Amino acid sequence: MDGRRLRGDRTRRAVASQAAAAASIDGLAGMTLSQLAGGLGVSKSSIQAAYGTKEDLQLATVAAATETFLGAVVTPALDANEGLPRVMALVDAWLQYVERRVFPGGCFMVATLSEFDSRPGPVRDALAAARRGWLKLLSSQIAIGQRSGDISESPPADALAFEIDALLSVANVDRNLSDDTTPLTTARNLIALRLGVPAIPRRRRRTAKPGGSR
Amino acid sequence: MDGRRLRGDRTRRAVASQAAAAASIDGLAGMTLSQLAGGLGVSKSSIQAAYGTKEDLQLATVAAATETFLGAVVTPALDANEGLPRVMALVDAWLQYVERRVFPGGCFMVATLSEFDSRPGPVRDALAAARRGWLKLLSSQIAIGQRSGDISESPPADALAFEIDALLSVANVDRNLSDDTTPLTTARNLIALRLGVPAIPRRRRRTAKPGGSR
DNA sequence: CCTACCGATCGGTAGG
DNA sequence: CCTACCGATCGGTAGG
Repeated sequence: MDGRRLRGDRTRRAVASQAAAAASIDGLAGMTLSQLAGGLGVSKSSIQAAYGTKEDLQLATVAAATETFLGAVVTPALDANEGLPRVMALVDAWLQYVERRVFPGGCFMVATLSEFDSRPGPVRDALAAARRGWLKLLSSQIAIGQRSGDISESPPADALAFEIDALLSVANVDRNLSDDTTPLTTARNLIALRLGVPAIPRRRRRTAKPGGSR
Repeated sequence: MDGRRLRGDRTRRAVASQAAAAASIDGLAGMTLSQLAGGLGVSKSSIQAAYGTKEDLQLATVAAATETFLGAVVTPALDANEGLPRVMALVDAWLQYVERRVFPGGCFMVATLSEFDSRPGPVRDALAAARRGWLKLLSSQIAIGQRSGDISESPPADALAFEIDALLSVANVDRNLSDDTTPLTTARNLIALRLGVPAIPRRRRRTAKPGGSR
């Protein structure tokens, strides 16, 4: 019926996606409207028409990046059984999300949380909420693993979730610094150790026949 | 003899110190010359006279912040015996350095490393070098503790240093997000657990008589 | 979604 | 010829 509304939504989606990619490198404050417009081949004011202010764009960017994160990390891990298997599935999906550079600057959340952690306001609040959701998910799956006896009761689930997230986050920074993926393996091995999982080296892709296990 | 040279050094020192404080909140790219000039009550061009370009200023800021970090965290820990005691002294000094807000935005290194980890150049190289030095210091003291039997041989010293740094770094972000120091305690307890140290709650200040233990 | 602008401020540099 | 600043302004770009 109204083609303009449809086109507008598509533009907004493309802008938010481009913005998330840019923010993973330059930050949510460091990215500029001109930079986004140039990357998309549109005018700066078309972005300003879609999102009134830069803060509105930043909030939309956080929302889009959160969706991308959920799709890349959380959704795939839901195939694994609850408890320890799902925790390891989340960890492996997270490491692959970083290794595959779903965002060019590594994990969007790690980059923007440390950028905004000392800048109170709605952007920081949105990032903090996303972080709380991630930690809660990890913690709840750890708690299930602890109740079933697959994971040690010490440290408590919240603390272990904090530790796993810490190892992943710093591995992301180290990987960006060196463009080397060994920090990701280091983090994986440490997490496996802390979960009491044998430190089997991560399975390489394309060991199965094409289209095999899918 | 030449008062001007002396004055110049003092100005440079004051600018770099102010820049480190600003960068801990707004980032090394986010801080502006006008902001620094305003905070110091000097003109913008006096900063530009001291440091030719912004990148020169950023490099001087990293150097000044590194000195501050060494003075606040590393030097005090040298009083402790090598090995496990010094590792815990480094950890406690680090946590107090963050809690006392030596930099207003928490740890300068955490803030700027994640800002520059995807921006190749001399600034990133300087930050990465400071990080390597810190990890090497931690790792060498852990290795000494392992050789003396105070610290478990597993995980290896490098990995354990990576893990301790990860817990400290994420505690810094969480503390900034909430302006609550409980993440610092969480990290401290986890580190103590991983080092096999009893998780004694951190000693509160001013339990001794004024001027007592000093 | 465009061109055409604004007040302001960016990093950097001129002459004094 | 040096430094340490100043007020003013350069070309570009910020968000709106």
